[in-house]
Amino acid sequence: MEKMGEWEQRSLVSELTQGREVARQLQAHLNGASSSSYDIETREVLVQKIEASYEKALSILNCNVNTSSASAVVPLTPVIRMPESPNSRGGSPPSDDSDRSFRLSDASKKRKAPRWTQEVRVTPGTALEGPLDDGFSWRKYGQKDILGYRFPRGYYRCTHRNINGCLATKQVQRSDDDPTIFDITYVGTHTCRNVTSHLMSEKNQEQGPSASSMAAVEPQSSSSSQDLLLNFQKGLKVKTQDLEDQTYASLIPYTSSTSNVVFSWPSVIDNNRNFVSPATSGTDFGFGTCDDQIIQASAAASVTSSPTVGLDHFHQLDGNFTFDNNGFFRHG
DNA sequence: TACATTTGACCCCG
DNA sequence: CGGGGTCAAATGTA
Repeated sequence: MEKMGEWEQRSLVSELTQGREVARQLQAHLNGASSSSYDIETREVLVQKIEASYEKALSILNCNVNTSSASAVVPLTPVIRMPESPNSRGGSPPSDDSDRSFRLSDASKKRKAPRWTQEVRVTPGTALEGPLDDGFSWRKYGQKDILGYRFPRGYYRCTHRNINGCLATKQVQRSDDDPTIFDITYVGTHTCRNVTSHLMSEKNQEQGPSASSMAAVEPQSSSSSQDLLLNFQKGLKVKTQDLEDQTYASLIPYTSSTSNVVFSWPSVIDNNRNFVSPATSGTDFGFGTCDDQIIQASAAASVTSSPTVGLDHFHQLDGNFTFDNNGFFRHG
């Protein structure tokens, strides 16, 4: 935890330093006092950079606040939409029958399951629930109206729960503000990965095993991966909370190494909501074994009749996803 | 028939 | 006691 504190602090300092540096550049520009449109443009860019740095810094701090536990936070991103509150029980392990009895007998058990929230935006008009296909098979086991939300929250668990003892669950909450956005909170890690991969490979043989989880679903090849990537980049929001273990940083693709590419500012995202993208959220990245992190990401998701998507980039990311490998899971 | 979803009830926690 | 999360019977679907 302390390590993470360091990490967090460094990131914060880094952002602030960067912001300061850009501010200086801006000042230099202003001192130059030229008024060509070119310079104005440059200034705007600099201002945006500064804002971005502030945003990041704030998001880091926000994360910190949210995670009262003082664990670390990966600073990657401007936080746009916080999961309102993943939930009060945060952490109680997804349970099934056995789990339940266990809980009854030992309520003190506080094992926290990894949690991360992903925001998925679907194109307007598409009624499909974002989470549709993220490479895993989910079975809905409940739905509940949540106070403060117009739309009910859906509860899903891994279909293979009984077979492999997979405790992964997810909650899907449609956003009030923007019905095209779904907040998907993943809880717990998939231990059924083998099964999943198997299934995936069946569906998608072209995809390498490692890519299966990301690309999931549709066998069709993507059209313009570049555009899609772009869209994805613009639409992707990732946020981590409660990062307790530094290891996590390496586990999450969206950490510093990729953040530059993947993350974007809220304004950008908002301005680009018509992104169409892959058929599925296809981002089941987070099989972390850490105890309590939340990664929030938002990806443009689409469900057009067409292709699937530019998951090529996911593949690319996949390469970075160390956790996408079994080794990752076995980490614990 | 087997599996998935729906939905009201139940349990736990704050 | 209320809210969130889960269970499990009833129901739906292929």
